Amino acid sequence: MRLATWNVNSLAARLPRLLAWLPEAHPDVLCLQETKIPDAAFPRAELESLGYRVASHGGGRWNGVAVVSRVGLEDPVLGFAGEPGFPQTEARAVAATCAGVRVWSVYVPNGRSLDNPHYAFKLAWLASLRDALAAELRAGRDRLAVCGDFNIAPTDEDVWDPAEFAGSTHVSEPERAAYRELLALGLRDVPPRALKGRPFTYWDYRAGAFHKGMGMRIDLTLLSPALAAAVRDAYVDRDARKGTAPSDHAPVVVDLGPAAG
DNA sequence: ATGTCGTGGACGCCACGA
Repeated sequence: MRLATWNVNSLAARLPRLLAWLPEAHPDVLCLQETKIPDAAFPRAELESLGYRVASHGGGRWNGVAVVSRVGLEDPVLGFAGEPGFPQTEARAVAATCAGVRVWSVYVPNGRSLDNPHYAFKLAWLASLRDALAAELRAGRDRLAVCGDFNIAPTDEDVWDPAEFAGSTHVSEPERAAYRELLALGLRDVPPRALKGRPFTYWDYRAGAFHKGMGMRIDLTLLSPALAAAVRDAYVDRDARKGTAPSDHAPVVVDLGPAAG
């Protein structure tokens, strides 16, 4: 199974890039974030014409997530029990079962700044996500993949210059502790290969950040042990960050061997 | 290093989020 995750920063704006990328990368399952599109407007027919089924969770102009699969899509669930809002619940998580793998697409709140209420929301959301994932594992869903934009750089190696991030979100100890709490469930963060430089997944649009290597690894694929053991390869498709009208994130692609189905 | 994108409201730009 080829599993991928991509923050597309507006599915409407990125549809041409996505429709070009799908036949090229040919993922079996793709998790999307920042679709920024209501479910009623989701380009379902375009994806279905490529053989994919869709579980989308989108409300308004912000956020929005989806699971896209060409190997079956069962038991879709939008959001999760106890999910905190800001103040209303937002479209930040969707799960579905694809070829026996329980796949979650998540878009973790940004946090904005350490003194912003959105930062407290981010930490509360992550704690609630941990509880929801623990419940999935307790329910016997031991082939679990949690993919998406976590808005956390797990270590200083995951940002281009740690000094630039002093006092910022994405690198703070409470955020990293929340990330480690997810690993404490037994999930493993699959390290992607870098095709060039370090395996960053996000580069700001401004200041030529991509070409200067000023990136971060904040898009993660957290796999349960049964899936992590089957990883054959993982890489960041940085070509998708190039060219005309790219997202500011690149897709992460993970190949799982037959052991994972 | 905040220089770029995306959205929607209201219609040629602005506010906001990332």
